Amino acid sequence: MVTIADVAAHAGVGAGTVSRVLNDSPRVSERTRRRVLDAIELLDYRPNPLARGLSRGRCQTLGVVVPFFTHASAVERLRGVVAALDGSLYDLVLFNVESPVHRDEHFATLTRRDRADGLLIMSLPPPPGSLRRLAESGVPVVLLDTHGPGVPAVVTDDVAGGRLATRHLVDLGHERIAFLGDEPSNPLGFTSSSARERGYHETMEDAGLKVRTGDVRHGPHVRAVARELAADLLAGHERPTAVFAASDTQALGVLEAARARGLQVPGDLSVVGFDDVEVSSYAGLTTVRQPLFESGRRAATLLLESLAAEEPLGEAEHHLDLSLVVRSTTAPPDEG
Amino acid sequence: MVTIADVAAHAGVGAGTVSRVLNDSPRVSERTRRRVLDAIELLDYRPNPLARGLSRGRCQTLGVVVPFFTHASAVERLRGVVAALDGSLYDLVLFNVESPVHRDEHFATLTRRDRADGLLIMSLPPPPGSLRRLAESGVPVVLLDTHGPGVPAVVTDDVAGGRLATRHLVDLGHERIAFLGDEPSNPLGFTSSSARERGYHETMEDAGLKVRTGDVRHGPHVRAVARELAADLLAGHERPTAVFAASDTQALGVLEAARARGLQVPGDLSVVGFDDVEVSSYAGLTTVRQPLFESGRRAATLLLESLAAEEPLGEAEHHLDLSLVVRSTTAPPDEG
DNA sequence: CCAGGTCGTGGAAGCGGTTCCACGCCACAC
DNA sequence: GTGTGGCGTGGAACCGCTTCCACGACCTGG
Repeated sequence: MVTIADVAAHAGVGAGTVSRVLNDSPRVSERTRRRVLDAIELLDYRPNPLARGLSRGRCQTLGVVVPFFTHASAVERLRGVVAALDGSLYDLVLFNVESPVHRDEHFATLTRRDRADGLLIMSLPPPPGSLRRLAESGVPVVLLDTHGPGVPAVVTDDVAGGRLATRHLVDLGHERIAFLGDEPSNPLGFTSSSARERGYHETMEDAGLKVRTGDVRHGPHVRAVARELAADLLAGHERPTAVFAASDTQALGVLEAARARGLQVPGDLSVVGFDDVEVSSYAGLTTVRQPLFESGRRAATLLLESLAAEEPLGEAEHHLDLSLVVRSTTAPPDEG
Repeated sequence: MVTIADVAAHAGVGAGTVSRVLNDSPRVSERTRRRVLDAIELLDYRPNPLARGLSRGRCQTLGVVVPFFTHASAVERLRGVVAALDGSLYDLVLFNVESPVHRDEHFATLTRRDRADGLLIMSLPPPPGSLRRLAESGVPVVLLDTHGPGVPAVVTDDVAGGRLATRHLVDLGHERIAFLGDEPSNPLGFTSSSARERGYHETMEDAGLKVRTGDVRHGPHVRAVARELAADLLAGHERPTAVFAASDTQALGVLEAARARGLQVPGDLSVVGFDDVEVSSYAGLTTVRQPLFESGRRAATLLLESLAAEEPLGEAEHHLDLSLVVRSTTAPPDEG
């Protein structure tokens, strides 16, 4: 393993000079710089990132905390993050979170500068204590699809999105519109679904429509669960003519349940999802599109900027736009 | 930032002793161990991973090189890797590869022990030079869904899978069966598609069926491209009664094209895919299932074992089983 | 009772960089 | 000619940990 001392010896200079060349210090003569660069080339020398990190007090690494398994949308966001980091000098370290224990373990070690130079936390409301420790140790943090006090966040307005979806169904003439989403209180504290549900309730009220008991269903964020919930919802003669699902994953479950019951979509039942994950265009699902990839890229870019400027970001919220994508799972309700 | 010296001072011992406690050395008396552990707890001390890594010559990090954007199946595999690494002491660093330049950049730095303790390379045939350098620097490598000389690999038999899919169509009574897959020579050198195509040709020959000119189509691994190729394939009156697509992504493109032409699936056209990604069950796609998640887990486990044993793995190939999953996109051809 | 182990421990050296400090050199001004 | 200052450079100290070596205390056997 060739070290900086080898390069120095070959170039006939001191180790400090090699280091200065490596770090683009102006205090090196052109002649010496050339000699050093030649030696580096000749020996195919590459600085040891560990040593460099130890001595500079940072590690050229960005931590991404993500509920990788839990939500289909996380992958799309992660893609955006990866794209933004590409070409930067930072490595991406992935921390998967599936449970509160998981989360706390990771945050316990991540709240120090020697573990990651910056942190991107996705969808997961970070525990206040961790946020405080992060602030103390000066690790810049960007939240993505979640909020926290004193920390910049890239978010969409889920309440508005819920309104958008519900409004669409109301405008089509639906009066009995059901909602299907996550448990309002879930172990990791995801809040998107509840916010979307709030938008649903607001719009229903504005439209003077009643939300019937039993027309709001909750369950874990899994397609099969959504299918079961929807199967139950759609059983019986008196059933809703439309369903707003809090995510595309769940909307697909609703579609499956409808198919299993022999209901025509959108003839007998309209379905709106949320997220516009890749499958949705294939399934022809009407949905609220949020720029998942772009949100990841945006958040990562913010983090890189903060790192480059060497100053913490403000508390600013960066809002991304939502839009309704009408495909073939929504239509006016059948007469009668 | 509390260091090992602080702990040592608090416990009234030397730094070396603290280190021995940290690393579970048996050469510490129970009494001292307790004192040190108490001090660690009191100060909430955590060793600096950079310093530790520098001094021990490893970094507790596993590199995963993955064409993250290119193939839908990569995500499922990555999930398996993440699952296997969970609870291990290794961090996962993600290296996305989309182009040969990308790949070579990453391999240039990754072929050293100070960057990652082990490497998992997915789907991507590694350049021989990189493999050699990795062997020289003693970084254990496991290949996943790809091959390389002298390196262990977790693979499936794509040729057999191609046969399985084609056989299914032949058994149903199809005689004019088309194939749609990746370009045989593509920038990153993916070979799965070609292998599956070989299985297709073998089976067609065994069955005494002719592969007509124009019934084999190639294009980049993107759903929209597959749709265009299929649209062309299915145009005209004389068209195949079945298509074997080299991946589910491409099979979905075929389904879209069929739908656009008003063809009934499986009435007018049977379609078989490959991979069994998550969408496929939703789409009711008949496909060759390969255990994507499990393959990732298996490969990561192998790597961890090799690291634990501190000896290189053999060249062994670990085969995972394929199985045909018959759903609703295949049926006997219509009479006439 | 002493030589020879073993055990537990402190402390120094080393991992491979960065950075600070000191120094020699030269140009320039007086 | 001598002081002054900046430039380019070498080298030491340091980052925080591991590990090796040396050493004292204690135990054991002859």
